[in-house]
Amino acid sequence: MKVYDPKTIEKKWQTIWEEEGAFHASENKEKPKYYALIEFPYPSGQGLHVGHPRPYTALDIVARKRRMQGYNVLFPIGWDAFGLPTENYAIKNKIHPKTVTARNIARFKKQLQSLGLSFDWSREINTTDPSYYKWTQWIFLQLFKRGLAYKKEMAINWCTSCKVGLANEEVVGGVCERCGGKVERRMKTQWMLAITKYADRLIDDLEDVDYIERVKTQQKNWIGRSEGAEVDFQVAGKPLRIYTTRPDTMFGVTYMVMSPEHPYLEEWKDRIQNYEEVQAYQQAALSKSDFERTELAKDKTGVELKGIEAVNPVNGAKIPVFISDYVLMSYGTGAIMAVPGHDTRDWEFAQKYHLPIIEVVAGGDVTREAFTDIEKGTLVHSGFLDGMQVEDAKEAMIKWLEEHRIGKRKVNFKLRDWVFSRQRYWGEPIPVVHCPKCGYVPLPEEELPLLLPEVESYEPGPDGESPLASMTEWVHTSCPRCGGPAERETDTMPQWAGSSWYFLRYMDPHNDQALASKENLQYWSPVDWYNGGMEHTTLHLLYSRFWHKFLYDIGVVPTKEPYQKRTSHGMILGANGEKMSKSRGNVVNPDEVVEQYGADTMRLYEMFIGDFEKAVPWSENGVKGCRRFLERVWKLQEMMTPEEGISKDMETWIHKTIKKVSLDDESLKFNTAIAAMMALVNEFYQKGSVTRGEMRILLLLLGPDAPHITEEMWEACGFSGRLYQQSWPVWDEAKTVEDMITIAVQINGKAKGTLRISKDADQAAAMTAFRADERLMAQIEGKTIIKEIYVPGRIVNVVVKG
RNA sequence: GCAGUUAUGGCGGAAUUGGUAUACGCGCUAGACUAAGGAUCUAGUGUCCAUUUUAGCGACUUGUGGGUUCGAGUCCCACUAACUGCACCA
Repeated sequence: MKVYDPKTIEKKWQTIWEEEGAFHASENKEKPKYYALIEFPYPSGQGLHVGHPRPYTALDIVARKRRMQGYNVLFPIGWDAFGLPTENYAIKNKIHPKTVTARNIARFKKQLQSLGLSFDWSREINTTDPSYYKWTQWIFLQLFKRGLAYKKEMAINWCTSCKVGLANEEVVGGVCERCGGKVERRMKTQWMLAITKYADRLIDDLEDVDYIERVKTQQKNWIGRSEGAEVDFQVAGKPLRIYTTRPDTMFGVTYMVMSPEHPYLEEWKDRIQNYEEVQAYQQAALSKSDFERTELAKDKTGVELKGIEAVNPVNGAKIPVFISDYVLMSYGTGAIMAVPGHDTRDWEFAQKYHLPIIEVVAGGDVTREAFTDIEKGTLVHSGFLDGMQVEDAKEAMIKWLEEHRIGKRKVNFKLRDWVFSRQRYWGEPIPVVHCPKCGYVPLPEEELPLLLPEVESYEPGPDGESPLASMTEWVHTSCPRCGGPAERETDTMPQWAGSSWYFLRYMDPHNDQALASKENLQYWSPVDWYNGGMEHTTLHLLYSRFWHKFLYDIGVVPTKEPYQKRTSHGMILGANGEKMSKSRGNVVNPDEVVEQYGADTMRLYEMFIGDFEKAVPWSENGVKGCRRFLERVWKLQEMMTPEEGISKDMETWIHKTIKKVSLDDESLKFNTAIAAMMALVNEFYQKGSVTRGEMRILLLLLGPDAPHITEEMWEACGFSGRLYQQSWPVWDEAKTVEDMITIAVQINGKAKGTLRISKDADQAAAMTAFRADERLMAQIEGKTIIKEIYVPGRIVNVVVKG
């Protein structure tokens, strides 16, 4: 027998699979389909790190198993290649981002291929390819035509020293990450997508999909649906509209708070006696992010609007009005009614500014803290609401408000519309022209793709406009509608755009008539299993579901939801338990692991490393252990005997293992599936032999995890065909349990021994066995049995007294 | 801060979902083979205690403190710590 030499074997089988087109999804639509999807990588300059292969290997195992189960499997790969890091690298090194991207992709591709992942490389896509982004632009036009893309004034982060707009990530501790300059919020007109129009459906349709629970919860909370009321308070002769989830507490309102950006402030500037102070506060608020502003721990600040007074519509009370930065213009109406007795932030604010706190829901002590429990509590000091429970009082108040035309029921969402513009070069150009006469005019579809022009410099312009703005020739164009002079949009799309629909393109990646053909969309939709990082649970997942629902509405795609099943993997950390990063110096390069131990060992370790859903540190010794296991599997060849069947004493072992591996691979428990195979191999070693029939099963089970070594052994053992073409083994449930089993015995709930009984024994039989056991009986001598508990196949518990 | 999640040996983790806690792997200890072992094989390995007249049907143990139950790592309540996301990173 040859020694196990992964380098030779892996190269050999990767070439054979490639030549045989082993993993190409078939265009034959007779077979049942299975679509397994991983999040396509961003081809960064650092190359692959060992975190990438974790989800890829997991779904590779699923894909390989599904092929063995008779499915036509689509398991594709591509590149999410637009983005900030590439652009910043290009600026710094004066290389075209296109060149950087091509180089990074080549490297990633080589690395991924060395792992033996069964991707269908014939369907590879790239979001920066004009034949791809043509359809990203096409989708944008459809959104625009249906009024879901619109322009709005939005605050952006502005570095006062670089004079460019910054991503939130580039703002560190309130200053520019690059130059340390002061960052402030500056208003800019931005393209927005009206995702909030889909908020209800994005929540409700989660009912129909199989996402792990924490992903569903996270999505719901992010969308943040709340039911309450909008109410108009009369302030300085105008109705000031607020949103509240607690209309029942309206009798407890002792002041109001407006966002510093509220448009009324400008209108009231002659009436506000301390307008200068207000302006100073507005300036200060500009330099803070929403995140800093709403932080609960921080000291509440605010300015009272002197000369302005509000009237509480329920009781006519005159109350002061403040501005404070904890009220955001982007949520609700930008103004709130403050009920310090029953809202924590309001309570703290009231304490600081010595504002009255009125208890309107009994049950707590509002002199000590806000009482916010809505489950228990009875309304007091609240006129017609007195004596009601919170939920009833809410309804009663809404009814009252609607009758008096002061307010109305209103559902609100935390979700905000999607800011879709970037003042950047390396993104899809937005296919819209601004005409002085016709306004924003979409480019005709036949002019797509609107190519990203070559520019001299990728630096954003001095006023924060996109680098494209300096391309005067490109910018000056004619209006598609009236033919007059017009200007192109110079902002580009965010990276999210290309990744919001990529899974559709895989279904028909070379189609130039449509984003994918109807037949292919019909056959492959939806994605059966999508695995990705928890960090994409709110944004990417929500954005792509939104686009998909929109495409469904306009008849492009056949399903309401893009992904039938969504799971999530944990991060792989450095050996020191910290996040892997270049600056921490704890990055492990998969190339070195493959070079030293082989791709199969790498794959096996990635799956065996720990709980798939949890973050886990990398361990070189763990890798060695996996290599050792593969060596042991390899050496089984030396003790193989010629019987094609399974020996009698191994029957239970084999069937138990088939069952364990089959089920565990479906529920992300790859680690225990591998543990079961290790235990089986240990058993072969204990026996000192393995039959051909047993070897066959082991290779089939291990195949998806370690495809190269098993394919090689399959051939070396003289089994016919290729391993990847075989059927997945099935287990016989009856053979997974021995006839005689060992169960635990407890006395008063404490483990005291075991019993050998038949697996079908009833309680009487179990107790007979118990009484026949002298050692156990000795322990209850002189005591009275007051209860006997028997859980078949599990345990006997005898409760004694005395 | 808000939202979500997690906590089990020296380490990664397992536990049929309320039924013998620590499977499997790493590490460690001893032995075998060997010129050698950082290769391989065999045995052992939660903590404490007892047993040297012998290896136990002994006590304790799943972040902390309570509770429910014949029985709790698992369920409930209160705490603590850590991780992820927070809308222009992807």
